[in-house]
Amino acid sequence: MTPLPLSFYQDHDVVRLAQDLLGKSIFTDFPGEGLAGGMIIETEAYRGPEDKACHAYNMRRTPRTEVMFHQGGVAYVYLCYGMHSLLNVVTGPEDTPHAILIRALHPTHGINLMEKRRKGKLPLTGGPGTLCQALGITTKLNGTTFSEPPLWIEDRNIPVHPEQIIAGPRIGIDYAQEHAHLPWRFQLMIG
DNA sequence: GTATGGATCCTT
DNA sequence: AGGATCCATACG
Repeated sequence: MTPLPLSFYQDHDVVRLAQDLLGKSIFTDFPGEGLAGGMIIETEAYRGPEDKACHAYNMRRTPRTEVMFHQGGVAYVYLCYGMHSLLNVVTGPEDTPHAILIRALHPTHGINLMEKRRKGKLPLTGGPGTLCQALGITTKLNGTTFSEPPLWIEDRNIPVHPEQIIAGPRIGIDYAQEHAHLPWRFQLMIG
């Protein structure tokens, strides 16, 4: 277990970091449950104060968005549509509320455990709510660091070439007006 | 206190 | 194409 250093998350450019997270691996390991994880293959960047799609747009600071104002390297987990936990990576220095939504993984570890959590449904780790269910991530993990169990991100030295990255508009944010079609969703094409 | 709607998923 | 399902937020 060699988590990414916290310095990785301090970059001011959340759009670049959303691409840098592609190919990295995310894991959970809860006591008595076991290791589960996979490679990040889809992300979306949410650029804090300037981004109408971001919960922290215009520096909106509420009990929910508070975690995004922390220094980068912690998890922002919130409940969407009343039933799905969604996982974000908070980035940037303190008081810069940037976050990256993790939208899909390529499963690699603990597949049996993830299938059990998913009750056999497919896809196993495709979609932001689905992957949280597979990894056992709930809002209880809001604010926890990505640098140690039960939740962490590793660089397993998977090479990622720029031509493997597809950019497109973010999903489910029609309300964000002129920011709704920014190409801040990134997918990693894998063989 | 009440109303509103959502960074989704699943089935039809 | 629509229902599930409930919290956070905004308003009065």
